[in-house]
Amino acid sequence: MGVTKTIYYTSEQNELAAIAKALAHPARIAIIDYLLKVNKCICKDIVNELSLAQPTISQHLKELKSVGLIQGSIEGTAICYCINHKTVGLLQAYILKIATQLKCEDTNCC
Amino acid sequence: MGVTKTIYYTSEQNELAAIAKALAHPARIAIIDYLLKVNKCICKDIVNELSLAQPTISQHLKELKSVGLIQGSIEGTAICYCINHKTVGLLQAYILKIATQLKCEDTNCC
DNA sequence: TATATTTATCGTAATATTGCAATATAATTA
DNA sequence: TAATTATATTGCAATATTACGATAAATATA
Repeated sequence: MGVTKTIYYTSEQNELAAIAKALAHPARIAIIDYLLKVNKCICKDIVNELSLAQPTISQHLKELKSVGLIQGSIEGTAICYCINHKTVGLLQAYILKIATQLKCEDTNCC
Repeated sequence: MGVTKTIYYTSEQNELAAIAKALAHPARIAIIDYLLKVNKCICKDIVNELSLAQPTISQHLKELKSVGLIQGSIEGTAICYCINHKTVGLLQAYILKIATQLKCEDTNCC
């Protein structure tokens, strides 16, 4: 008990849930927002921007990276992070699918 | 420790994280997928569709409802659920904002 | 009114998440 | 090579999530 039964769902459902989970924290939304603003930055910049300790930011970046929402490349002692448009596109396609398939335009459809 | 510091983020960031959190489970994605297919249904239908107990489905529906992704109305002894297009629109707008603001089209931007 | 039907709530066990201090790692610079 | 800089990892405490049996609540039906 307490364990998500991933085997019961499709791989697409599991993947989308994983991407949503990566965005399911205001700090990680704030990181995405900041990356959108500055295009690319290093971990230290985010530590300066948000009110969280360096290990906490590092952990959040790891989670965003693990689902492919961001990517990082080594630049000297630092690591440069940016948003991965491919994963954003995947998410966008799903939300668009929901929006277009919605037959009920009423606020009270049932 | 262990508590999300919501005060440090904007209300928009907190709201988006809450909507993402509601989608951060394959069972809830599966519920949305099912609702998309059948347009509207009752809790019992989802219990028959997914491999989860009734209290578990009820809990998942509660979470989707709490962020406004779905809505329910009483129909006799049952409750009819459907997707709320307003909240979907809110999410769509955010993803679209990310997609359009993305300056880096390369797979390796940094 | 008793029974059936449908959903919600409560309580609880197992597991996951969050945040950070301490520390490790890895590349650069003096 | 020693010190510096930037990030990752480890370990831990506090809290949250997930799942379900038992049960409550609310409406419909016989």
